[in-house]
Amino acid sequence: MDTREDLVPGDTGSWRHYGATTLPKALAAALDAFAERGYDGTSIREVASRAGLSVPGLYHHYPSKQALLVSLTTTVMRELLERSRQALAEAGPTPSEQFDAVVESLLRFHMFRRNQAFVASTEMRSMEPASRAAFVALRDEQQRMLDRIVEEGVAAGEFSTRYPEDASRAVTTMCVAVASWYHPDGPLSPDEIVTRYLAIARCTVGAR
Amino acid sequence: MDTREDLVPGDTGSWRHYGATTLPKALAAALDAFAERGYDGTSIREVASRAGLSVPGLYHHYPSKQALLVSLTTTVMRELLERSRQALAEAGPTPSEQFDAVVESLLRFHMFRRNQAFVASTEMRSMEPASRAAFVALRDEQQRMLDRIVEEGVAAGEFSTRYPEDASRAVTTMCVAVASWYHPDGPLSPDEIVTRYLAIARCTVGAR
DNA sequence: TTTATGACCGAGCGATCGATCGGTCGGTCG
DNA sequence: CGACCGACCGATCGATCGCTCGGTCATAAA
Repeated sequence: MDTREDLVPGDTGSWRHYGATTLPKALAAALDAFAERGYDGTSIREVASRAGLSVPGLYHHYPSKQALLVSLTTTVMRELLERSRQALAEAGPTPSEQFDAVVESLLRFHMFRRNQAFVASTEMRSMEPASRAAFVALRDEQQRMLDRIVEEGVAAGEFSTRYPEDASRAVTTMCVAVASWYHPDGPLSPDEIVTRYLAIARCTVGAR
Repeated sequence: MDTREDLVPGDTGSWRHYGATTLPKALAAALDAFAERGYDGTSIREVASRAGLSVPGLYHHYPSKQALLVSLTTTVMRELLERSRQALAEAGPTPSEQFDAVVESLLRFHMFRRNQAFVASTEMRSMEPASRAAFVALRDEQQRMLDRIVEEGVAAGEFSTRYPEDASRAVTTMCVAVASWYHPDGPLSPDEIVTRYLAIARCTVGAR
């Protein structure tokens, strides 16, 4: 009944496992800088310095500052969607099980990829229209994944919320916000946060 | 003379009423610009232009770009706290009534003062340490107001959440996030949004 | 050995940044 | 009238911005 399972290395549950980021050093430098000072608050010299490169050295790998941001945000949204899809695919057939899986995936992602997730969500307005549109499309797809589950849960009588779409967005919102306050050295472990927020999220949609 | 009457003590429900903003034109210009492009993405020339002033004309009223941001954020947090306190003071004695009042206050504020609220929450990192600390203190006070209510609600048996503090933060999060998507021309009226989100927030804390 | 290529950098481009200088102008007061 | 003041502005400051030019250097295929 409960979805609590042990971490199994291998195929099953790989969406739960987060290794160190494999970002190229220039992207990693841009990510740290953007997370700290924001896109417009970060100079290309700052990124180059953090990457151990000169400014032309940085431009050898990326054609513009904007390209750094776009590369970061598309990478992060693709990974989130991929992991969520995997979690959903491995979950049981009931809306409750699928809800738990996707919410846990959302939570873990926003803890273990918190900087990427934070930058992506706060720097949307710094993206050029085309890139922003592509990003929003991926984000909406992620949202609709949860929307559909909640809707089906209500139809199946597993969730009792009167406002499925709003509740679904509220759940996404609280999961995304984890990226803005979670810190690995904080008092709560990722597993404990998953436990708590999963319980809260279930209440939010009125799970029986 | 000042004809302000929406903050007169004893005016029951005045925390629900939002007139047009009374911000000086320079601050209003800065607010619009910051909301659209962010603090670092906005030049002092852009603010001056929107305010119908020259750059030195703008500096005649505010000593620095940072002062514009600080003035905006302190104003907005003070108004939020003032309205929330008023809502709480006028609410009934039970945690449920107080919860509803404060959540409704939070929701209305983040709809009718959405630009101010949005800028304040997104541009925290652009504030100098001292100003940021003062802002965070006010924000924490607002958070603790709801924390206390939820805690008392659990103690009184009115709320059933196992994680009062986390649920309280989740509720605040979803209310604050309203500022980032609400639009007056949207399909939902403020009253309808209050109705829906109040129901969702009650579920989140496990209200009976 | 020659040529080609990817990885990088010192120097500097034009533009724009936040901020300031020395004013002008209309009003108020004695 | 003349002294003063708040409100405002054209011009410009030094610094920094994103970005680029013309290279060097190590490696490797031809």
